[in-house]
Amino acid sequence: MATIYDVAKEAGVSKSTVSYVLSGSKLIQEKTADRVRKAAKKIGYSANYAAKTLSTSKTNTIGILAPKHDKHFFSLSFGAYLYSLSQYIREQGFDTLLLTDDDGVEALERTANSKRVDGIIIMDIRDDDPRVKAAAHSGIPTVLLGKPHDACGLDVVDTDFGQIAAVLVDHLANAGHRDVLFIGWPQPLYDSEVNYATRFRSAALAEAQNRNMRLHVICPTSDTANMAHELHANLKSHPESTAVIIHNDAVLIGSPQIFNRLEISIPKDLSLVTVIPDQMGIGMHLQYDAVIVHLDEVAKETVDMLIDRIAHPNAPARQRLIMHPLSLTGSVNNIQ
Amino acid sequence: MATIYDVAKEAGVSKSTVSYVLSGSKLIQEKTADRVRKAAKKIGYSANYAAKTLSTSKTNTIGILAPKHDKHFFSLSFGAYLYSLSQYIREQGFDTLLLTDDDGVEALERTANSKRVDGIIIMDIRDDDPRVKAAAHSGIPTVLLGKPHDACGLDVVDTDFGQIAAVLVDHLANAGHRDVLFIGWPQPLYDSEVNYATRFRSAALAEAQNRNMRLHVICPTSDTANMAHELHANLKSHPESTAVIIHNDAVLIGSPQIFNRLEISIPKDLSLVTVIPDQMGIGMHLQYDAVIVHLDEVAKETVDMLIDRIAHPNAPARQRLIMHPLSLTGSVNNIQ
DNA sequence: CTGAAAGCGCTTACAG
DNA sequence: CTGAAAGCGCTTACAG
Repeated sequence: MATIYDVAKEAGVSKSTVSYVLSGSKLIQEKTADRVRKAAKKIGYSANYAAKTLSTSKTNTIGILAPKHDKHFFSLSFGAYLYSLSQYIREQGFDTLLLTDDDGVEALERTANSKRVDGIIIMDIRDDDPRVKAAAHSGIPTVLLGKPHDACGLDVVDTDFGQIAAVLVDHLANAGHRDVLFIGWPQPLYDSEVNYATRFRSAALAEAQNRNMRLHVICPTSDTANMAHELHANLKSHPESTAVIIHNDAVLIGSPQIFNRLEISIPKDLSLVTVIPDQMGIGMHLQYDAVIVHLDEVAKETVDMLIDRIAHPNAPARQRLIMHPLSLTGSVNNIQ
Repeated sequence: MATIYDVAKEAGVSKSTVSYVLSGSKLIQEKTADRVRKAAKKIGYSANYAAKTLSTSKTNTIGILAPKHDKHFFSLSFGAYLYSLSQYIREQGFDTLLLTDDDGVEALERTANSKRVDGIIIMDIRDDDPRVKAAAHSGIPTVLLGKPHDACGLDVVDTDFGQIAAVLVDHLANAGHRDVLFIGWPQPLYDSEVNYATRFRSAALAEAQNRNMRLHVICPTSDTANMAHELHANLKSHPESTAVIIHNDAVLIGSPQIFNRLEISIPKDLSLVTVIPDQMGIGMHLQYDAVIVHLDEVAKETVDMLIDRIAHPNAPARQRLIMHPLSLTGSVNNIQ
């Protein structure tokens, strides 16, 4: 409602002076500045966002392109990722525009062309993701949260799921495990080439081969009631298995009960390693040897890199894969 | 990059004509209009958001004020709610500004005063929520997603958790159950007066009294590994209980395994009713008698009401509590 | 140290 | 049926 002109009138100065005082872009005599600040507060003035943006061509807004969710798979950690990102974006003085359009490419172009945001974060990158090309082509500063086959010259940040998989496999190998069950995501997630899933699985398989281990891969259905049966069946068909790697949040949450039910004691009967975002893990109090993904760190790296890219559009592209610590709580038995 | 002026030059008309054609706010001769559209497409023109907003004072953006999440309780359904809201907001031609600031009041005032959004949705309303007063005072069109003690004349939309609780209690009462365990949220959630928690619990207690039932309320810790023990202990201390009501997403997800472990068969040994958002329930394939919260419907009602409020700032305030159907899958045993 | 004025890129009465 | 011009509310070189 109140404009800069109202403040100027109230303080008995010009619009320019008000602008200079409030933005601090020019030093104004303290006496005058004080009058202006008091007037602004009295009127409850706050700069009109559109006017400021038009005049500076800085939107102070970052767009987050969310993954498309289908009815049959809803990521439990989506909210946690989004929340961390948005929190840190705000800390850096930006706002978050949440883009959930079915057609990510359309959303991206619309947003970029209308100068709606200063930069964009694309979540849940797939191996071959059309949004990557669209972003590169639009020229908008972009950070990919995930590592596609071809980044098209864009910046990449992600948890290093490949290395995590290797670390978990090594951890088991070092403890003497030779036959390991791998409980992954439902098959459709691999089919869609969501990159954290495929990368983790191939690295686990590769490292298992290196270490001369047998990895028995299971892609469970998303049917909670059947998880115990499935696991039971798989343990039965691989009775030689002494350990299990879980890369699936939903299974993980239900896992303590699954094992209880099957009267499997961790780690006495079965060793277990996993990976989980900290926010979920803390809430669940899970007591497993696990790589804990620090969401705040992922968010910070992602946003920092984007802000840097906004400031330096022509700097060389960077790629940052974040490793998180393996935290040991005793769910792996040494069987050597 | 390209402005309306570039399009005008390309099409050989004036800026006004371009604007009229593209917005459709005035009929322009088809021959001319066609030339303009072709020119716009050729140049890849898309109206500058800030300029359009400044000139129309319509932001076409809706702000969502997210609940503050602490480290110890992360709502599993937060992402699902947000996603549904954002999807429907987009369908209505708006974009979503996600506000996750620690100080909701500050975020609200900043956003409202700078004319950053056309309206605001406030999530996870508490019984006595300072954001409600702040929103009412700022005058920005607002819909509360949740029902505070005093709505301060603002619109309210929510799932009718009170009625749901009553329906679930009645369902058990009609089947002859007299002693029922109530598994709610961790105590801190009730302490913070988050309104869906308190409303559900008091309604359940009230209806139980009506129906002459005994309701044994349990607030579990958030420790997954202990859930089975806790439940076991509570069943032991209330051996007369023949049914259980679960109002806690995390417990619900793990529940099939908990019961398996305790060798409790549903509904033979214990009847069970619950309430769950559809997106989570579908993913989990939970087979319980439950009130399924249709997130899309909640999102639609919320956003429709807000858009209506934006169009009619002075219309009388409305309050809409949404009932969802009880879906029966046979988890309640008739013991009469 | 402060102010008058141009400009950001749109929309929309108004005039022709 | 189309165009010239004012205006939205800021910022910022430029002048005094």
